[in-house]
Amino acid sequence: MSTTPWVHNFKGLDRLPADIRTQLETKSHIIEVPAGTQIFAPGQTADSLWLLLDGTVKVQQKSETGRDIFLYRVHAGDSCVLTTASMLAFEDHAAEGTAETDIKAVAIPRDLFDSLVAKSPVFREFVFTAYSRRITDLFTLIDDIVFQRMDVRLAARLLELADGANIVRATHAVLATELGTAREVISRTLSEFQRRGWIEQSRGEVRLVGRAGMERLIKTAAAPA
Amino acid sequence: MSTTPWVHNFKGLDRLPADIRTQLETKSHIIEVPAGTQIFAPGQTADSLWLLLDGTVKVQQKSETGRDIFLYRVHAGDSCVLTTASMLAFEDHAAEGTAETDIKAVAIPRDLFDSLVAKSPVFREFVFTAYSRRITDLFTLIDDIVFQRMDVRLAARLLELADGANIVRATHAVLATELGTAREVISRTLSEFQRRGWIEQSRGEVRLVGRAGMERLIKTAAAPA
DNA sequence: TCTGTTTGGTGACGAAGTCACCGTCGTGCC
DNA sequence: GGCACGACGGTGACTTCGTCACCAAACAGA
Repeated sequence: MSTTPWVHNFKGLDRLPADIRTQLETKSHIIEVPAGTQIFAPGQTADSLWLLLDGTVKVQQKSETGRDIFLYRVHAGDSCVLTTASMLAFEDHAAEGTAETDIKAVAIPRDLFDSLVAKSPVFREFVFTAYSRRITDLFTLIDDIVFQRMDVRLAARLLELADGANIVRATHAVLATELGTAREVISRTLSEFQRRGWIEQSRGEVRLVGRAGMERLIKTAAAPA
Repeated sequence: MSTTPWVHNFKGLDRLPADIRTQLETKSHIIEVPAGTQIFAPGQTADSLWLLLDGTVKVQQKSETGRDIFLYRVHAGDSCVLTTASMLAFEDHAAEGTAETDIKAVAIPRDLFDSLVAKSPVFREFVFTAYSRRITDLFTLIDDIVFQRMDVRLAARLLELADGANIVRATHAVLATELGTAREVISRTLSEFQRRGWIEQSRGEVRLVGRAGMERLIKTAAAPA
């Protein structure tokens, strides 16, 4: 790890001038947290910006109605820009972030973050790009929720979540909050997928055995012309 | 207008130190555009950040399916941060912004924006606050879309859109894209509101004559406990 | 005045969310 | 081992919402 500097894991940051980069590397520190850890939560103020080296973080909105809804997933190579908001204590967001897997990340302390934004145009660009990508991601999420059929969205999500062996380890309830729908809808849709021979199910997991069919479903929905 | 400096219209900016403030006031310029103007659109790159002095801007997502969906509204006193993304040509967003009314705004050119972000912590905070507010707004929008009933959302939107005389000037079709639903649903729901004596309708406008009832509907939906 | 467009209304249907309830599987405890 | 409880998944009935295919009235321009 120490042999290849982590800066190269982040598109944009490798263009930092040497002095800034040294500063970033010396004044930030690498942290590791186990799966399941709350990274941030409503009401908490963060003290550093995280850049994910390894693992994934799931960001969900805690609804007033008690139900959760999935917003986005932070992957290795992404930064957790939402924390900059709470970092600077501007507003309290209603979102919470949880480590889905064991996590390795770079933590940039608040004052270092601020000084880098001030000093480095490249770092500025990095931060703003991250912000606007989040926003445009949310735009397409909204688009999806409003216009896309459930079966298409579920098929797409299954393909995303599948591991190397084409297995998705998630309960129907989890898939439901991922897509902002009800568990029953997931159950019914998965039954239909199974009937079509696209998947096999067992408790807590879905095995994809007919990706082609699901991909076809998605494609036809995307290009109705 | 020139007597009261516009800086005071923006929460946060009045805390700028005198020199920065002078720079901001001299190097930016006031622009006015008529209602209906496209402020930004997919594929276009903006060259300045707008701070709204007067009027409203409606930001919509152009969906691939050809349909539009309302995202948010920029009011006087808000900044149009989304343009910073396209300003720096980071990504092309699929959103478009239209002037709903005649608009007066402060345009901060790209290089001034960049230098202010570098120099002034107060300006930085202003920008980041604006960004994170947009993001949290989108969070609550998603929450609304997923969990809130149409009639509640429509009632709330009507109350927001009503002018001083309690009149909403909008066609059913416009209200439909505002809420990301179909015109038929709006028509039916409005009929129901009319039946309950909450509104009166005529071509292109809705008169609110029973705000109390609508407010009650919203309140019961918000606090089911 | 005639005509094309915009706006709004309706019924039928399908997709999705809600509610109530049940069976099954797994885990841990006695 | 047997039991109890909780997590997980399945199902039917019903409501709400989105879609489709129309139609009628209001309006604007020629």
